[in-house]
Amino acid sequence: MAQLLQPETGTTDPRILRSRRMLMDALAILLIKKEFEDISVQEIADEATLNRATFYLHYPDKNALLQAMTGVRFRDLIERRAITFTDCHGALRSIALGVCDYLAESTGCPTQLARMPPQISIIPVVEDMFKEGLALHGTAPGVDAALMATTAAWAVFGAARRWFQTPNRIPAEEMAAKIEIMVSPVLFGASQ
Amino acid sequence: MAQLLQPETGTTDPRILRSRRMLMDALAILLIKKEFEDISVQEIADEATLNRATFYLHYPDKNALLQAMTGVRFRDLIERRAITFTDCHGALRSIALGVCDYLAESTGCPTQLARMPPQISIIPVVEDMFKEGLALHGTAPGVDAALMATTAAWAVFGAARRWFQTPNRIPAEEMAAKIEIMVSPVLFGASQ
DNA sequence: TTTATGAATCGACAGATGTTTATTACTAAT
DNA sequence: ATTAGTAATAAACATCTGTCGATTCATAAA
Repeated sequence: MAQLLQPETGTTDPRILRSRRMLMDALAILLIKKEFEDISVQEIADEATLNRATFYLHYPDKNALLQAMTGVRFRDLIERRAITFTDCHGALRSIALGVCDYLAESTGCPTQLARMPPQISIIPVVEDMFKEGLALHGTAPGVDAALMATTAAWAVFGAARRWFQTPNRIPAEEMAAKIEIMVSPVLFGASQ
Repeated sequence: MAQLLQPETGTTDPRILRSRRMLMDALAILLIKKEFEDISVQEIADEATLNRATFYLHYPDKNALLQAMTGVRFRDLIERRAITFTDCHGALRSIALGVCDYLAESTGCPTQLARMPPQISIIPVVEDMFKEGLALHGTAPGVDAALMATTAAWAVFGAARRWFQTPNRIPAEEMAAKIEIMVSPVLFGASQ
């Protein structure tokens, strides 16, 4: 406990990269069959054909692994769509759509609020994207761009999560449009 | 596992209420001394002078207890301030201030995103308050009041959480004002 | 007051967690 | 090719988890 996770990057040793990739893949496979809470570290290690002690060499617990995996996969999904920041509102809608899609295809769908470390780990990723966009946009001085990015990221996630939990969902594209309308004032000001 | 938490209300048996209160108090006391993750169910039961099996009679795990405790305490804090919904913007600022204060005086301050079931459990409470306020306000037809409430609640929480994690914080009142400016368009529309 | 209900206790259980120590095996240098 | 560094393995550990069955005790009713 209280042990820090070594950064996902900064390593060239192929053994480390291989182990982490195998652990993430193993978790992804297990999540298809059963709930995250019902998966033990032993099972993950077995599925990855690694020793259990090796797991703890890389992640302090299974939550850390899940968070790392979620971050990697969401970044992949976003990068695959190659969002451009030429149009700010379009970028916001694209990101919102990405979050909706990610939640929809995300393995494991916890109804309980307490059990959502998996999904929630995409918030910092979204936050970084907003910050990057605001930097290009060139915000007025005095307004806290980082704060706006944080607030918008949480707002988008909360809205997308609600959509995801709704039984008869509207299409993700439609939801993304709604999110854009609600959240754009947070990022771009009440005007416009 | 997969066992549902019996609702916090709906019981009149004084034994049940007493046990749950003692468990919450015990957890609150232990959280002063150590991290949530380092507290075992046995310790909680000991501090509450209850048997460990009694704990599992009321909560499926310690996360559920923490969430219940958080909800109760936040509601208390808000009710103590007796927020009126006569002025919508004022109500939003008051709620934002309540969330900031709650986080600040909240026991346990997890830096890790994965470890925040404790604090996050106030989001549904805030959401309900927004919904109640919007119902009084009388929203235009076609707009989804519940969705706006959810989005705003997550936005407020995310902003307040960021403020709470900042080393040299500005006063909570000042932060609440910033939050109001950012989030009010989500609830009341971009106009105004 | 007696009684039926069910809350609380106790002991025990298999399995999981996170850590440690010692050993082996691989990698990236010289 | 040798070697220093370190990742991976293995076995063992104390502790924690969630559950169970049997028993005792408190409460609200008759």
